[in-house]
Formats: sequence, C-alpha cells, structure tokens
Amino acid sequence: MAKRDNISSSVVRRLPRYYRFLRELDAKGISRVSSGELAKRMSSTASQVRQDLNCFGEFGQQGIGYSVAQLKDEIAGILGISCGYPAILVGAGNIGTAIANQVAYEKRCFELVGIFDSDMRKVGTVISGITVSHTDEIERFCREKDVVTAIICVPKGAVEELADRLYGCGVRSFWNFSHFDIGMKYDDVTVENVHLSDSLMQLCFRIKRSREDN
Amino acid sequence: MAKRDNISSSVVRRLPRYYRFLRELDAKGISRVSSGELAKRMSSTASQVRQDLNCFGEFGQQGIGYSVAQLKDEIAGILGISCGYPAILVGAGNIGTAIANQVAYEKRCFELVGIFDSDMRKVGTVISGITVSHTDEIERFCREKDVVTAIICVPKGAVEELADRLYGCGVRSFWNFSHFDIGMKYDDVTVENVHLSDSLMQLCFRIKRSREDN
DNA sequence: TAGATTGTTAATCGATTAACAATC
DNA sequence: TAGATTGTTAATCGATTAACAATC
Repeated sequence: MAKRDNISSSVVRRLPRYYRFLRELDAKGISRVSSGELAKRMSSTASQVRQDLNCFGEFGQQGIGYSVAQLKDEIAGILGISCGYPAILVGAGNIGTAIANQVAYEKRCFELVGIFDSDMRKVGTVISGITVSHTDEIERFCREKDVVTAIICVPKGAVEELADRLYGCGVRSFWNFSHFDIGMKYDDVTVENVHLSDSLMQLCFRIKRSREDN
Repeated sequence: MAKRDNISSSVVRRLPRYYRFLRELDAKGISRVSSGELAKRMSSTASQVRQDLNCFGEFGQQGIGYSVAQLKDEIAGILGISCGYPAILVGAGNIGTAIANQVAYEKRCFELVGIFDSDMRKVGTVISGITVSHTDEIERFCREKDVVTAIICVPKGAVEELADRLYGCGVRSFWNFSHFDIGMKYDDVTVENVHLSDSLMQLCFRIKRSREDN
C-alpha cells in the first residue's frame, strides 16, 4: 500500500470486484493467480490488471504471478474492509430492512449501530438484532456514539432535511438509496448513491438497443 | 432519435440522470433550460451535456436553450421508458420484496407479471398485488407470457442454475442483485448487475482515503 | 537454459473540454 | 444589433492497451 497519489474512479470501481474474485479463488483453495486469469474473469486485460494493482504496490512475483491469499489481504487492506465504521440506517421500510440485514451480515466495512424511522409503528420493532428508534433520537444518538456513516432509505421528500440534520451531527459519509442527490450541497462529504431507478432505466435502454440491432 | 451509432457506456450512465433532473424541472413548471444549467446539476460541463445530447439528435435551439418538456420526452423515448417489458422477479426475500414494490411503483420500463420463490412458506403470499408462485412454475409461466426480463434476488448459490433455466425459457435480460456475475457465460444477454456489497466497499475505501488525506 | 509472468514505460485509443461559427 | 446559446469540430486529457526488459 505504498504508491497511491491519484487513483482514478475506474480503478476504485474495479477494486471490489478483484476482492470478490480473489475471495472466491481462496475459498476454492487456489493459491496462485496470474494477471491474465484475473483479467479473464474481470472481462479486462492482463495489462489493465497489472496497471490497477501497481497503483498500490508490487504484489506479484515476476515469472510466477500473484499469491491469491496475499493479494486478497492486500486489497482488503486497501479497501479498508476491516474498518468497521459505526453506521446508522434511517428509514426502516422494505429497502431499509433489506439493506440493514445486508450490512449486518457483511459486518466488514461498517458496523450497524442504530436504525431509525419516523413512523411510530416501526419504532420498537427489531431488525437484524437492532431495535428501531424514532428519528427524533438521531441527534442524541450521534452525539453518544461516534457515527461515521448514515444509510439513507427514506423517501425523497424527507432526505434534504435529514441530510442537513445528520451533517449537523458530524456525519460526513452517506450510503444513499433515495432519489435525492446528497452531496450537491456539501463538498466535504463522501456519498455513494445507489439509484435503483437509474439502473433500471439503463437496463431498459440496453434491452431496447439490443432489440433494435436485430 | 436520429444519429446513434456507437454510444459510450458513460453516456448511457448519464442518461437516466438527465431524465430525472428534467422531470424535476418540469414538475416545478420550468420550461427552458440551458446546457450550462444542466451541467451544473450533473456536476459536468456544458460541453459534455451538448455532446451527450448530440448523440441522439438536435434538441435545442441556438441562442435559446432546450425545452424542458420536449427534452424530457425525447430522453424518455431514447431510454425506452414506456416499453413496459414483461418481467418476473425470483426470490421474494427482503431485497426481492423491496425491488418488487419499486418496479411495480415505477411501472415505466417494466411490467412485473410474476414473482417466484422456492420457499413454500412464501408461495401464496401477495407482494404488491402479485401472488408469489413456486419456482417450479417458471418454465410454464415464461412459455405463456412473453417474459423479457428476470429480476434475480436469490442467494448466490442458486443463481447459476436459475440463470440457465431462465435462459432456456428465452429470457435474455437480467437485473441481477445477487453476488454471482450473470453474463460471463452467455454473450447474447443484457445484464445489469447491482452489486450492493461492491458499492459498500467503494464507500468504505473513499471514506478511508478522505480520512487519510487530513 | 527456456518459459512464464511481472512491473513499467510508451503508444493508442476514447472521452472530455475548449473553441467557434451559426442562429435565435 | 448585441447577447446568449446551440451544434460541431478541434485540442486536450486520461485511461486502456501494447511492448519489453527484468526476473523467477
């Protein structure tokens, strides 16, 4: 993890995929892998793989390839997978519940420490071991725990005010499932938007195009 | 919608965002917009916006700008938003339920016509107006309806076999929420992968990096 | 030694940005 | 007419690919 400086967003997008594939290989008991094999799996080129990895250091052995276990751990380190940043989730609807379970299950990058909803019927219910609190509690909660990340699963209309409140509590990173684009407003926040409807529209477009081509 | 030829994947990724923003402007009753204003909202440049739109046609008026309503409709047409491709969803767990509701609610690109699960306890329950069927019914169902797209919300281990079955039924496009990479196997399928854990890892990486920079 | 494969530099390709004539 | 803003071509920038010496 030596080099760094300016890592392009395309490399960042590929890192988790490298990690996933290496974990799979590791689980299968495969101990060595070449840039060519990695490339094949990534629908990429050997050059690309070597270039990507060289952003962070020299992990391979000339003539031999890469050690699967070592490279996996290196990339885990680069991604910061064991950081366990304290995170809260706001909005315990369908998506919120699904995501809460996912995050609690992964347990790597983030530790889910609280779930909030403005609906009193949700307050008190338990999702993946965590009792849902009312959104009024957010400020107090964030002051107590050192919440780093907020997972936003509330309807679009409620997001802007919520984001402002969370920002006020010191939260500077967001995993955003709403249609509202957080991060336009503040320039010191890290936002990962998951716009499912964008994804759906892209699929729609690509289906349409593939049908036109025939 | 005249020009076309080779549209880059970066343009495709931006199209839904243009659409979302135009819909917002339209809802606000704003009738004209310039490439500069669009760019600001897209965190992009006026050049980029004009270049993007010119892949598909000439939608603006020199000296004036673009008509919001017209451009919105043009992009809707380009994306194929009103196609309503018949889609089924497989895997009625947390994420499946959330996605089913989302798709049923949007009702634009796809029309959800069936939901399937292998768990008998789920079979017979109703999700957003659709009764869940057993996965054994998939083949018969696909033969009857002309299912275009399958939304995959089953655990990783079950995906490969499922994808093969669906491919056998003529399904050639997938919205994939599992960790398994569909599409490595067949080259005539359109796959939109939503790898939530990749998204999470990217966020983790970017948080880590922003903290190191301080 | 011969074969394989890395790290790294150079070449190519594509995407973004700048510039500007056309025109409302 | 002057100002604004498009469509489009040219210039720049960055990302991908190719090439090759180093070395296991």
